[in-house]
Amino acid sequence: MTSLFDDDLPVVRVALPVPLRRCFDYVLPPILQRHYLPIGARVLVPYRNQKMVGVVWQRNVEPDIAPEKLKMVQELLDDTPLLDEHQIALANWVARYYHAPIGEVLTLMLPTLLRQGVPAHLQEEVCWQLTKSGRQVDPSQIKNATKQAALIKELQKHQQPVPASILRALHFTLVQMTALADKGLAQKVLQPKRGAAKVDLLARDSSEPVLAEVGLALNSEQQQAVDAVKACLDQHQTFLLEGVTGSGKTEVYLQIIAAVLKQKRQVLVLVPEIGLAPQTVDRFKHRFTVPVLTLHSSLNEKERLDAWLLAQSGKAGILIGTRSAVLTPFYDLGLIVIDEEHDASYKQGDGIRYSARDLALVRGNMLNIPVVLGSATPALETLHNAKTQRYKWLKLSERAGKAVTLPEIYLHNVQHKKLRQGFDLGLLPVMREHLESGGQVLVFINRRGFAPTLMCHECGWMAECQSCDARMTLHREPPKLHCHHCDAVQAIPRQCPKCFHPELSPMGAGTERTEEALEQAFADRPVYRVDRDSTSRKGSMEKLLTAVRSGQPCILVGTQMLAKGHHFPAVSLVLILDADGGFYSSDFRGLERMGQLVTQVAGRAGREQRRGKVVVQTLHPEDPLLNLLAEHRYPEFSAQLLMQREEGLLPPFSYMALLRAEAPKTEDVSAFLNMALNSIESELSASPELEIIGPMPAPMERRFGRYHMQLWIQSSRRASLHQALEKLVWYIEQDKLSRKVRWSLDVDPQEML
DNA sequence: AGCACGCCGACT
DNA sequence: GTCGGCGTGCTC
Repeated sequence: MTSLFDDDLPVVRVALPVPLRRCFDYVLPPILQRHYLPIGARVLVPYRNQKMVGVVWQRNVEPDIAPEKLKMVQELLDDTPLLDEHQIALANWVARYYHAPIGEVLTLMLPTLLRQGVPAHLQEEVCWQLTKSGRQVDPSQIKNATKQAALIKELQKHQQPVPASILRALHFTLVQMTALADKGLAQKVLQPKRGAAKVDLLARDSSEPVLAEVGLALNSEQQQAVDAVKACLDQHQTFLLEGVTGSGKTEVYLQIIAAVLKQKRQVLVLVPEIGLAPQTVDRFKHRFTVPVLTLHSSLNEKERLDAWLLAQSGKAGILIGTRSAVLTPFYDLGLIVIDEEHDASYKQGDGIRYSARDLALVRGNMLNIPVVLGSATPALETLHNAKTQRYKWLKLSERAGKAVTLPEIYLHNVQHKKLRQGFDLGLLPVMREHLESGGQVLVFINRRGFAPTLMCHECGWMAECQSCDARMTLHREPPKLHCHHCDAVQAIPRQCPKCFHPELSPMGAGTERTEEALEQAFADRPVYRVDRDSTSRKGSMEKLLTAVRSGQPCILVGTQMLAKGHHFPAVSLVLILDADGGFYSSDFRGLERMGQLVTQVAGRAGREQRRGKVVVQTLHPEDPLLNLLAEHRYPEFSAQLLMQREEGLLPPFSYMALLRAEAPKTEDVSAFLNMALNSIESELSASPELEIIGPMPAPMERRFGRYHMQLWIQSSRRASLHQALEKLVWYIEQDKLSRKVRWSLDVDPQEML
């Protein structure tokens, strides 16, 4: 059975960055057989008729094809594993849980440059630094070696090692540098290249204190939260840090992080969008002496590689990153913090649709370290876990520091009212009042453009997109009709294309129209618009932010972009124009999102001197849920929603997956989904808790000329859901109907679209 | 996913 | 006669 040579079978299983749900086996050439080929190291292998970089996944495997068909590993690219045991386990977990090809997981996990085979070493450079005695020397006392004295003087100006290249630029020579070394006054050190990942890299000197400045004083709730996490630093425990805006969550994070850094361990901090939180990043950098790295979408490939290597090698103390940072390897990770854990941007919307929050919890569990989830408006899933005591629930109910009372939230009834600019003109006096008394006004409207569509009042024609089941949005700057779903652009017709009536009018309002109306109403006050169209120009957002931070009375009109992360201390009035969207959403999470928006926005109003006011335009001023929000009772609001979810057996009371498919021909899509449905029919009878809904058209069935349909698969047991999905994917891959469609499987979907 | 192989329509 | 359309099959 087991041959004598089994343990030494020179065949390795390699994960390749191809979208196939399997690994490939290769023979080791004799030269490599003598080496210990580490799991997690990159190898160069022949694949088809090209070379490809892969990662050794298993050693000594029994090949699953005829041995003579095996090709040979061409080259070993790393002598130490690029991915450690934990990282490989994590990749395998992702592949299994999301039913994703291992190669695609690899693509998520490795920066492009590493996938292309570049060496996994930080670029280092020679630097010079004074020794202890060198630092004590008075250069003016040095006679007959003026150049050496000048060099000492130069080095004394810097606390960190100075790159030799800079010294050379200052006209010092290598001879002078080595002369100082010979006298024991200076020494040569290798340092990662400065500017790598845009951080100042300090050598991580174990004697150096972690804190660069003292923390703020904590109130008793904050202190309890810090103590609770500190008591669990060497075990896995998830904490929900639920704190209203301004309750000092960040300070709690900072003090917990300090404790982890003192243990010489690293910290991963996830944030929804880094561009929106530069102040937070600065606060981390100022507080600690360890290197603080950021990882986000606007880095180039080199910077990405540097950050990855700095985290992997343990040189980075703290990594602050967006969703994709959750897969970064660490040398010794001691804590994961997820700020604004409810934020939808933690869920990847294409490819492997992973949830960074869920992956962080899995990592925490694998590494036996604590995970802290912070939010003022926790996701219902998170609250459910806190309520069932799977998470420890830490609450911050007081506003820390300068105590401010919560703003008044007023539900403004707009039944039977005309809203041509998106808002009731009756609100103008309130706005004027706030502006007059020096406040700023924030207006939320979740629609870009001038108006959602253009209409002919004569015949009822509306500007529809040729390739989507959607209206085209009317824009004024620049003037055009634009489909927000497929990006199609059309000139604005002068007359109705159907009945040739010469007059067409905009229907409803978007940010541009509201901006225009407010500019007219308040000619003496600046009105700024913040949406994807107005901020796409580089630097325009920063410019706007400085204007707003100056505190001058002004009006800000914008989409949800405004709600995220920014602190506008002078804002005293907030208008939410289209909160009702949450009631009509095709998505069962619509109400939850609305509640989070209203509550988050309320936290932005009147943070400092004055009590703020929030006005919510609604057709349902009597709605009990909306009234809970108006009374700042998000906990009761979410408790109500949780009850509804329980009754409807929706997440978190059931587990869900969505099989989506799209193709130019609707018959191909339904044929594909019916095949998928048939493939798990047998599972259905074996597991009565399994429920399948569909195939049915997706919301907005036709998009970009393609038909979208979906199949819901739901179960009260995770195990049976995954068993069904495994079978489903296996069948789909066999069947050639799947070639005619683009399909994707979304485990734990967040959007129904 | 790519990329080659292969079997049917209009062109220098 | 060939160039090229995209259906289908395979990648260790």
